[in-house]
Amino acid sequence: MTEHSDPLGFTHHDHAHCRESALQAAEDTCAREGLSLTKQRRRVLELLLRKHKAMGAYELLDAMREDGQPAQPPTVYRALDFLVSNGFAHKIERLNAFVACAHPGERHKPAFLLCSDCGLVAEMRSQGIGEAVRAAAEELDFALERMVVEAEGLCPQCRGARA
Amino acid sequence: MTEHSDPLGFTHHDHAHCRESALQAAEDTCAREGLSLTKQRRRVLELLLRKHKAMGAYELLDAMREDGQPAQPPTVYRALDFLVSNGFAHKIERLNAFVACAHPGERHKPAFLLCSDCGLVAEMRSQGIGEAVRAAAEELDFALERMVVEAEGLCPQCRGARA
DNA sequence: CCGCCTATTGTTACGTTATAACATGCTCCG
DNA sequence: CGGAGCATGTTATAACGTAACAATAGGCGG
Ligand SMILES: [Zn+2]
Ligand SMILES: [Zn+2]
Ligand SMILES: [Zn+2]
Ligand SMILES: [Zn+2]
Repeated sequence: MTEHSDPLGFTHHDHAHCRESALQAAEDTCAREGLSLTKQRRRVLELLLRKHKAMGAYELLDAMREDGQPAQPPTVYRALDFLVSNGFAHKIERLNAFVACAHPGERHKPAFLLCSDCGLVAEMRSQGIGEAVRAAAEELDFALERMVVEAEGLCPQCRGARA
Repeated sequence: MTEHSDPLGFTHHDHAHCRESALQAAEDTCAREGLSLTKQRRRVLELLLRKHKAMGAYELLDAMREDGQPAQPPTVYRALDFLVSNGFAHKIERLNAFVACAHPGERHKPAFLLCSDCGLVAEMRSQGIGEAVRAAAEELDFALERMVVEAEGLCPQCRGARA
């Protein structure tokens, strides 16, 4: 098992389990840290967990309307703020969209692979990338606080299927 | 001279020269490749070159209005498309804003350091980061096409000045 | 010089993403 | 009960980005 393994997104896996354990991890973390995974926050997280794809805020709003409980933009943005600040979801800057965290509970500086064909998002646990960024920052005496790493291209599936 | 040196942005330097040589590089590249650095494109590039900061499209529009030649959003977005596709400027996804390329002419996958205090942007020539991303992608059989690397934190100046 | 072609710019209108500001409700605890 | 603090509802608007079509400019063959 290498450092980049299990990116959860491009590979086949038991997604029902994936979803459940992510929700459970969120519950646990909230319990442990005195946070509240309220109805709206949980709802948004569940929507994000349906697929390993990024969803825009308005796409989430559409989904919420469709399941009979419409909401307004501030509601979903507030839920997203909560989820992102507590590490249950991440924003994909390149897409102005959000994805459920694939490694909830773990402390991590995430790096993503975005398939430009099918839209799948894989969240890597790449020590190597984090290290490289940290090293570069250090060399320039820059106090690193956050990093955005988003690689775009074709996932193995789509790469194979290209004409 | 290390691989990360000369990030041009946090360090003191002859910025007038910096600006002139970037413009010159753009002229040269355009001449060589049969592109036209038209008035609007050049104008936007000059505005971006004023500082090593990212400017939003509407900030550019304001600046264009202020110097007496107002423009509409499509004008500035078209100029930005040209500059970005030809490597004279880059989009900073995290900020929804644009910055002049600090290494025009060179082929590069840029990585940025963004100071969250003063707003300066440094464009690194980090082979290391690019390599790490490439390696991670390869390991997952992902066909890398483009990468976004944006590190946020405090530049040396602001880091020193913190209370 | 003329007419034509292409690239660029102008103009209007609109779509998408995100937030400000304030009202309301909810829950815990004294 | 009553207030404090957090979460949510509601309205309006800001900020970012693009579609579609009209007008213009500049090169080139005739
Ligand atoms: Zn899954
Ligand atoms: Zn994560
Ligand atoms: Zn400079
Ligand atoms: Zn550059």
